Amino acid sequence: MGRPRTPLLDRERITTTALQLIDESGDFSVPQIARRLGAQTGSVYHHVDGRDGIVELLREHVTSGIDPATLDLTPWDTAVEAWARSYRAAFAAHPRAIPLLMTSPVRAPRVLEQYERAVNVLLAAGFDCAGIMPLIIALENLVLGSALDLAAPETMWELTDQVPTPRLAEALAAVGEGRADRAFEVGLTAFMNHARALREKRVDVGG
Amino acid sequence: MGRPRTPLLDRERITTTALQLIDESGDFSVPQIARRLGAQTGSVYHHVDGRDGIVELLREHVTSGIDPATLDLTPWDTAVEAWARSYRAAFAAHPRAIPLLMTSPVRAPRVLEQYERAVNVLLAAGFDCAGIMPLIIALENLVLGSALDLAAPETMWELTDQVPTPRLAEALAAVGEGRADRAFEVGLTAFMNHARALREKRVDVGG
DNA sequence: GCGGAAACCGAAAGCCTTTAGGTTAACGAC
DNA sequence: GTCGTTAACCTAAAGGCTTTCGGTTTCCGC
Repeated sequence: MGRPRTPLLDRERITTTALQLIDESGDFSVPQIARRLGAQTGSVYHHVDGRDGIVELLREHVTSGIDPATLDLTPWDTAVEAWARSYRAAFAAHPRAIPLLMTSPVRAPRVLEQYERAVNVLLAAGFDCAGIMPLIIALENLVLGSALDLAAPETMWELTDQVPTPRLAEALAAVGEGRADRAFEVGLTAFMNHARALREKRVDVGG
Repeated sequence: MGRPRTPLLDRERITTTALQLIDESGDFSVPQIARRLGAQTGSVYHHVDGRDGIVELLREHVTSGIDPATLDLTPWDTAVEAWARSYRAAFAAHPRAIPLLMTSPVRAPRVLEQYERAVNVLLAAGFDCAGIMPLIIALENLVLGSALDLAAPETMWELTDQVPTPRLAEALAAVGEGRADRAFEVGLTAFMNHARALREKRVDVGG
């Protein structure tokens, strides 16, 4: 007891262990983390701002996988599309963490900066200021909705025999493996086409 | 003690009370429900299959708000669009319940039937069997992603002064109130345009 | 060398979910 | 009508979780 010669805990080990637990079981708890790291439950609270603080660390860890360089690409639509893919891929790296990260706002500075840059990309592309947020939020909805689909791929469409759904079963069988990925591609293509059309209309009229 | 002359609990009262608690505080617990209904915690378990069972009741309650008649509309794109709006509106009626309902699959027979009918609508419209599920899942992603945005409208874009995001702030100010609704409209329009384009291409080639 | 800060332990309060056995009311069978 | 069975509720308890608090030991700057 007392202070150990070599530290048992730190923010990084806590984050990593939480992510391990989530990848294995879909959830985590402070006592579980402490057990894995050979410490007592209360000790974790010396490094982290409670359970919510750990979730915040997880959010930062996961969102750090979004590649900011995508927004430097040209032209603007290439940038936005690449950003959306990178955004989704970052969440897809830890699908079972998604439910924990979805409900609270994106406060991580790194992510907020990227939203700022996304706004700038769209402004430079000639979009109307008032129309930009609906676009970005729609894109975010697309990314997060698709990410959610990734969280429980196998059970999400568990058909029971008690309800006859022959056509649905056929359609499901016909699409096969990459359901979630293909749905994301459909949504993203739809979004990009619409965005391009909106911009051209505006350029025709206004510029 | 013993059995009361008039019952204190039943599935409907439990569901309603849980929804009340969620609307007020964003969450519920079995003891909270029991207190509101004047019963003991354990008694609730005689009517309901644990906490998860209550969530399942909530899911059924909320999804029962989806109007099945929308899928009878003609032409096919009117039906799909109206269905998507009704789908989202059902969730929007209890925004704070959305995080609880998002993570587990849709097993309610009533909803599964509607998916079956949606597949039939798209088949009748001439869509390729293998291409239908990506479309439907993309639409579902759109609806659920938008619903999630509805769960915490005010805090979802809480800008802190510690990160300078002037353009983002402007864009947010420019869009004003109905952020979430307008983003959904953008996404839905994009999806419907894309779906129509896909169908026409196929009809040109194949029919 | 020494004093304060850092890192951990032990213990506890208060919440939650779930189960188990006891007690009374309703209801159908005889 | 009475008698068993079932239904609805209560009390109690186990075990988990989050969070806080005080105590103990080690580290580090001065």
